[in-house]
Amino acid sequence: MLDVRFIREHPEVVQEAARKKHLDFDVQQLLEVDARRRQLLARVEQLKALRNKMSKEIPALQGEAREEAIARMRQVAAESKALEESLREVEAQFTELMLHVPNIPDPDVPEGTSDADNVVVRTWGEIPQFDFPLRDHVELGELLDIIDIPRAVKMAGSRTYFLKNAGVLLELAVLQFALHHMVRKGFTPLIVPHLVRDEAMIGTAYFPVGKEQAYRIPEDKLNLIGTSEVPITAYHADEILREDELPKYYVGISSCYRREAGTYGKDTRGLFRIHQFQKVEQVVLCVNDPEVSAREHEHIVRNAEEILQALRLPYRVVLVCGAELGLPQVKKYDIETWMPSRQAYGETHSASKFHDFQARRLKLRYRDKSGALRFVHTLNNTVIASPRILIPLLELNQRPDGSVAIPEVLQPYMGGMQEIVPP
RNA sequence: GGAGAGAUGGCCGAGUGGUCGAAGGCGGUUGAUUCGAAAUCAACUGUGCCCUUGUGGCACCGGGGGUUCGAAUCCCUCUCUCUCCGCCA
Repeated sequence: MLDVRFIREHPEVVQEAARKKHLDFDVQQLLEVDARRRQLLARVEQLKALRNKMSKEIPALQGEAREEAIARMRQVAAESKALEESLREVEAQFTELMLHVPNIPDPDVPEGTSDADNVVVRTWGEIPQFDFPLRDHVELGELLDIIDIPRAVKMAGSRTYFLKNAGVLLELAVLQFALHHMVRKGFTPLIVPHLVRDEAMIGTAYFPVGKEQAYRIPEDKLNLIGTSEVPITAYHADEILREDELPKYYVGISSCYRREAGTYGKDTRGLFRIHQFQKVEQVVLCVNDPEVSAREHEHIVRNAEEILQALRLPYRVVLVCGAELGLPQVKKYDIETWMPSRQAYGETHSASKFHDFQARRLKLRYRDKSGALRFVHTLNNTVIASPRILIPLLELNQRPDGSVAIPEVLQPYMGGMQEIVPP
């Protein structure tokens, strides 16, 4: 959410943001509704002022004068009730439109219409050459008996999977390694609710745009989270923090649930795009200062790079173009890890900067040194998401016989296991 | 699932129809006192919105609706929290 005063003063900036993000949004429509809303509000408030004034005078009146005043106020009350009715309707329209206003992208966000327009910022690691025919992670998973997709599909439909045997240990190891890394860096670990109310989804801007991506439990009006970003960012909603508490660094772990609506036929093979996965996520709340928040953005990207480097997985960092930015983001870096079976880098991490867009929706504020209330800035990035990360992990560490070497840093989390071999 | 209790400012907590944006306390800020601190004393201390920006107006006591000239206060409804019982990881 943006400050409506900012929108009124800079409508062209907001319209330009919608253009750059290739979102369909009409600022003029919002401004018209806003104008109507304010007009009605002024009239309603005038009548209320009159009512309040008379209410104070009536107790002092007596006899006929009193009866007269009460009769007049009865009329005023009826009139103001009708006006309030119209105001309510306009307010509802206004709120709905406000939830669709896009955040303003940074000037250095590249123009573009697809991920082909993302700009590579840096690349790390050599793409290894293999002198034997490679198996992809699905073949390896089957051969090693660590991934079972057909049986999952039998009971749960497409985009589901079982992990099995060392596959389970490997996933838990990579998650634990990532979590420990972040805790060592001073991040506060959280295990979060996987089911949240609409307010948390709206507050983090996953609703109303994107609602079709979430699984919903209608009986309880709860939603399955698509990322622990939602409960972590909403953790301090409606609170007033002290400036000296900031920045707050959180690392959460959760399963993530995504309907993947509208992706039929896309990435259908293997563990790339699935309905449920596990993710360690980092979230930062910092002061309302674009420079600080830009610094934190680089910080959380570096944190994720450290993980990939420790796992010795080649990757590149890309600056995401306008059309690939969502409604709420100011700027986003994706980290893409090399996946031999795709013969391409595949997205494994996504680092977003929001300024106060989420904080406004969540009423997540702090009192600054001068005593004023300000909205925090929020940021988040993946630390590691599994099983997607198992794709490069398995494919890049395979040997001609189909066995897979386990990266050194993960071995302590797997009881010292050094390789996964076919049964 | 059954029964009951409750929801008031940053926090605790009073308030059962008009003088209540709301007592009191805690916390916070400033000042006095002190070598300094503690303690004590004094003053100040909510948020959001609107406009013709003024010693202006409106709203907010969980959400919504109603009664009334007037509602934190009365009525209806929803949500949430807590306690007990049942079931259960």
